[in-house]
Amino acid sequence: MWKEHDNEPLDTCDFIHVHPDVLARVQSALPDEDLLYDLSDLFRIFADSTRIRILYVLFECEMCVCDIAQVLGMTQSAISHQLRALKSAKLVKSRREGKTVFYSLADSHVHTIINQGLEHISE
Amino acid sequence: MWKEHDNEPLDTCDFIHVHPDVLARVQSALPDEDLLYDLSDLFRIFADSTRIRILYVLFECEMCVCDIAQVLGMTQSAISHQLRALKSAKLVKSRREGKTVFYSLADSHVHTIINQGLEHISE
DNA sequence: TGAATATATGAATATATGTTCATATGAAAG
DNA sequence: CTTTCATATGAACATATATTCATATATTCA
Repeated sequence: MWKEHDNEPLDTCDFIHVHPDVLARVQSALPDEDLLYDLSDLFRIFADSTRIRILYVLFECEMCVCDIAQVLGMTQSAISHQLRALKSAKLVKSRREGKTVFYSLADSHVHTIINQGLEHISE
Repeated sequence: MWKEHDNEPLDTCDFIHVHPDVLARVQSALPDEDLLYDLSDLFRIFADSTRIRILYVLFECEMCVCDIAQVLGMTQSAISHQLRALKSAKLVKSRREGKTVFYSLADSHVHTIINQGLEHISE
């Protein structure tokens, strides 16, 4: 199975090794582009140690922005920005009580995802 | 519980709301800094749609670099760079056969992590 | 040995991202 | 209404990163 135009300077090899049916199966197994971007966007939220620390804090109890900032030794602004990212990814939810806003975990996938990550790096 | 020096221009609030014992519990629950960086480094690997597509391809069968490049419509170089990242994170392994290098999944955590991600975004 | 092929890699560039700083918004108290 | 406190947000800056391009390495075959 040759390339159609083997004179063009394409940065790939000349053969395809896999059988055509395997290739078809692989291509049909690929999710839509939109889903792929949603997935990578979600994992990008976990790709920052500050956000992971926030999630670990919220594993223990719901907490307001300023307490999270104090516990983690960071500014209120930095934490607020990251909480915004976590909330837009629907990983945390918020609840207002007067001037204070309390954040907590939105669902249980966070635990599973982080635990699987932990298992992987402890090998 | 006031700040020790309330005249300094710190970007946090004046009170800590949580009880001291809760605060102690939260702080002791926080993993070491090294572990946090390892975790976020791992998830950063999943934070790119090209790498996720590569993983989806390898869910189906082991494959050489140039076939992956053809299937995904990308250059050999781009795929090789990303495979390097996936391999250094121990998410894929490689096997040489002559001039060809075949890549495959290294363990099963990849499946669990991606599936949990999928579950989360499909809600 | 030398040519051909598959893969790896270093440098460069364009883009994305986390924190800081200044400031805005929102709520309670005086 | 004004002040105060907690939170949110926009702009700026420094750093990280994905792809491209050129080239190096590794293996096979003549």
